[in-house]
Amino acid sequence: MTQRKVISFETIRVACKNCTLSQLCLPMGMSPEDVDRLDSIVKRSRPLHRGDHLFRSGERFRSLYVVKTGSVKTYTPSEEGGEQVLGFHLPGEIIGLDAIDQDTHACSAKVLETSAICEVPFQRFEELAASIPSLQHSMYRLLSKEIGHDAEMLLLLGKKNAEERLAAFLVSMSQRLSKRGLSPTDFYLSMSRHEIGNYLGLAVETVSRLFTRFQDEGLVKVDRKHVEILDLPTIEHLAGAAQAATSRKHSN
Amino acid sequence: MTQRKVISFETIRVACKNCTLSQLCLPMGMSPEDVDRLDSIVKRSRPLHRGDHLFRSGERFRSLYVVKTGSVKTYTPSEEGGEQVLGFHLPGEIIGLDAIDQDTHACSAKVLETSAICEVPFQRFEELAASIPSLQHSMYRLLSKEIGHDAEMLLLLGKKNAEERLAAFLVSMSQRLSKRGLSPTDFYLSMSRHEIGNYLGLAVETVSRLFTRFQDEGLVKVDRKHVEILDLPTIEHLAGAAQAATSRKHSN
DNA sequence: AATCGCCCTTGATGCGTGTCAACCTGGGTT
DNA sequence: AACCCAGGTTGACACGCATCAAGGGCGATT
Repeated sequence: MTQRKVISFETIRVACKNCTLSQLCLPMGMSPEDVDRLDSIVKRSRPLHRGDHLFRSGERFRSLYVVKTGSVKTYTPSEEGGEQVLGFHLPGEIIGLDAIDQDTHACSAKVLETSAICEVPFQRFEELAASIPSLQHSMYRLLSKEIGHDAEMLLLLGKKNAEERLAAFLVSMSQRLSKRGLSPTDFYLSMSRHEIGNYLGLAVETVSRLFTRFQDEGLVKVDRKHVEILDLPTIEHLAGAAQAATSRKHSN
Repeated sequence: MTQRKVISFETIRVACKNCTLSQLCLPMGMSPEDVDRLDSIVKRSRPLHRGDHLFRSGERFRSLYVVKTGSVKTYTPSEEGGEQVLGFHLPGEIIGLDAIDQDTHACSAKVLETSAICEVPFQRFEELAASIPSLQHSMYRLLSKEIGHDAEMLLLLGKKNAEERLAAFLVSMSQRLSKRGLSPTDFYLSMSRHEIGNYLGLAVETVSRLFTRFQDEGLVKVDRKHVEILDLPTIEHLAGAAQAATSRKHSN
């Protein structure tokens, strides 16, 4: 059983137009009337708790999900408990885009901490997008952005070493959190070391050692899930050094 | 200079409706009239040759490209000649989807062999898609499929060993070629060992050794770029074994 | 037909990181 | 307060694959 903290807020009814994430989320650059139309199809459920699933691999695809608060991980489960973590999703990020093609979820989505999630029924959304050019364009851009992000991960997994991977992970967290108005240098990781390692293609032990090393080198201060970034420029340099390092290894 | 074989076919004017790839390409499930409308915005240039670029990283995004015949590789160039190969694209596959978001190409696309390419100006395409629901849906599916494919690659690069990667590569080529009506067990690789290695996150030498080993084990017959697959089931098994193998390594 | 150069192959060696094992720590339970 | 246990850390070791180095073969050019 997970800790059901007594969070006494009821079903959260923040409309898209009042949502602080509207610049990150679907309604980018839409007129107020169109935002209302979008708002009318979005479902908002009670907050979900650690371990709850938005959907599971194999289920029929019906809706996209947008993280409003909290965090979610997506992963492809394989037989007997093994899994491949595909990503961690922060507020404003959209989940389920990969399921449109097959009309079936190929991955599962599990909530990492108490989170508020918007559900967007895809069929109604698609109809709406057809009549709102800017929404349609937003959707294309979102899908495209996801592809671009995946390409970065391909590079990370294909060419970067362990140190570069963890540095890139920290930089990514920092950037995404700061876009959401949170501190870029002081944050809590809602996922376990194991999940980080799985995501980055590293063993847990390697992740742990790297956190220790980064701390010894004065780059970060780590206390369990609490991370303070002390020297972001150096970490960014470590993360980006891959281009130079790899171009030597894998040059033509 | 590349070998400009005297291929004496002029500008190829095969309309979408006559194209053998229409089941793989954009016009999936569209009415004949709508296919004509799509056809009217598609540009078809003279065949391109090995080494030609469809676009380069940093250029303004204007069009999507569809491979009609031949093959194309996409890659992110880094300073001084190094590169990360993102993918190899066969007939019916669409290139440039990652550029929609930023409105700028983040990767370059280079033709691997004499190829015919359709160019689809994106702005006009987007307008058209807004008025043809099935085309819009096709586009969502295509973008979504790309995301799903990238997720597979993430798993490959994150969790599979060298043998599993090359096996997966061969299986992928086999499947994609057979969908296009070509032999699933006998084909030519238009890319170099170096490019395969770069794509799979392996050194050239490792790729070479694996080809030799697969041949010694009777799984394939390799002669330079010509590959004959002798034991597809075993190769598929090697490629898929990752789920079982990795779930042990990276289990929760 | 001889030469050049690129791509590929093959062998020897070393490093990075996975694996195995033990221990530590903090949070939750009884 | 003592216990338990999952998650995390640390150390020792092994192995897969990158790296370095050398040689071979085919295609292109002359």
